[in-house]
Amino acid sequence: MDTHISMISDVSPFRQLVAKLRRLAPIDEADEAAVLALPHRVGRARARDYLIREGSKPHECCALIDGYAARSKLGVNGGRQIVSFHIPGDILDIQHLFLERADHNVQVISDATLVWVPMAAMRALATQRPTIGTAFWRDALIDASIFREWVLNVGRRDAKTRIAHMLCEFIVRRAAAGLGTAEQTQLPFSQEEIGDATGLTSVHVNRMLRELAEAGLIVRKGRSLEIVDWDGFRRAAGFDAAYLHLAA
Amino acid sequence: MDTHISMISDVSPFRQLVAKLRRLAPIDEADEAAVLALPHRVGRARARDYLIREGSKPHECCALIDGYAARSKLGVNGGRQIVSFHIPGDILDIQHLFLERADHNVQVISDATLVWVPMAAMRALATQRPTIGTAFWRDALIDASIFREWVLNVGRRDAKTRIAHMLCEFIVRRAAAGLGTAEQTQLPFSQEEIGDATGLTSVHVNRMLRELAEAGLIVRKGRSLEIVDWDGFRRAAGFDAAYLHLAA
DNA sequence: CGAGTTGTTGACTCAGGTCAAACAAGGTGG
DNA sequence: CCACCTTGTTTGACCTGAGTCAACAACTCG
Repeated sequence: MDTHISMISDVSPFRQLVAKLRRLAPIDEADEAAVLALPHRVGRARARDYLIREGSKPHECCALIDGYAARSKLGVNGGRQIVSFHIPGDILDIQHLFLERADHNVQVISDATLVWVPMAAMRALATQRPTIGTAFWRDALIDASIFREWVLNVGRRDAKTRIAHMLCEFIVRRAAAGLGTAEQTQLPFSQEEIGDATGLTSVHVNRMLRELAEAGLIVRKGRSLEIVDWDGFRRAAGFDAAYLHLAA
Repeated sequence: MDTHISMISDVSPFRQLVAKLRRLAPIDEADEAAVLALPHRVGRARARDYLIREGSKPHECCALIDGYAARSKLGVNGGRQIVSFHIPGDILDIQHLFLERADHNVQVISDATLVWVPMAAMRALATQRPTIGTAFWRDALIDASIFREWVLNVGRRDAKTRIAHMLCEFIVRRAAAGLGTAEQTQLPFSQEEIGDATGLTSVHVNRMLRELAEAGLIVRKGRSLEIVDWDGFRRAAGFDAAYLHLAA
């Protein structure tokens, strides 16, 4: 993983993060200035690189600028369970502001760009700028809500619905971050990753995706996926976005 | 659900809560005094009563004094998925300090006693007493860690391991709260509830419990369960408590 | 006592896992 | 430019863990 000190540029590495915080709480210009003034470095990672490993003690906090990431845990038999996906603007380890040791892995699932900020600076920001503290709180609580929905997804829905639900969530979150509508979005997941996120095997994921394609809901183009019938897809998933708490 | 204003008594309704906060952060006497001074009412609930309903907008925050509670969500087919269990001292809806609308239900699973505190007072406590704020943060983040573990549990472990893991977690959390060791603990779950928490049917839970009993790990006495071989049980569950972040 | 819960067991079914083999598409180094 | 490797997709045949259905037993409490 290549890392270098960021140069002065016309686009701040905190642009996506500020946009996200603004969606979570009414941050003002002083808040924004405080974020932009954070000490930091910009790093790059290649698909499959680990950003945080279970059991380590992170002393920097990272946020995604570009690309996608996933949190995962390993089962006894070596099976990986992905517990969430992340998009640009997401803070990937807000939990280490208050917990010492990582209880799961964070990996990028595509080539990605990240900002790293010393944990202490991030913690100071949260306390000295109460509105930012509130945004952090809301972010962490929404993450928890998403985990709860995943327990339901994996525990109670059948394979096809489960896959569709997970994809719906990803698309809606991307759209809420202004990163493209359902029909425009190319989903960046391998079938293996979809399986690891839904508790299914990649073989079965493949079969279910074929059925979804045969039903005219999605189109598979080589390695990537597109939704062609968003309403139908959403209905097939039984998706209700309330748990994402998008309205502030 | 019967509710009344608490009388002056020798035991504060906040005793368990203060003990829990103390395990999460180094709260001092002024912090404790601030908790004890919170406006509140004490309420009672009977097994299966709802404390919070999905979609509602709670304006009071509640903590368990005595008894057990569970968070749950409903699937399309009417199936219930329990996403966590709670023990005395737990705050049941810290998320509504910062999120308006409930995204899941909270139910007691036994007769229980609770303290209700106005949300605004709780929020003020978190900001005016930074150490308590930190305790709240750690509590919320540990909850999230538990949800992640549950995604793994439901997604990747087989039925017997899954049940054992869920029970291990409950026992370890109880023990950490000083509520009894593994061998002393009578587990308060119906097989239906164990099934709802693990994504299994109560019929299959019954079969797995029989196997665990035949293996000499547990004993079933009428409707309740006891662990007789904690080490063996823990091994059968592949349980590692790291994700509970018990060491402060 | 009677009614609603829970627990127990057996017979049968099926969604999803397992195993195995081909195939496709980049990427890389000679 | 080709040979080769890696990573991902696809399909088929077969198997099994967990669900479903149904009946009954045991317990609790109003």
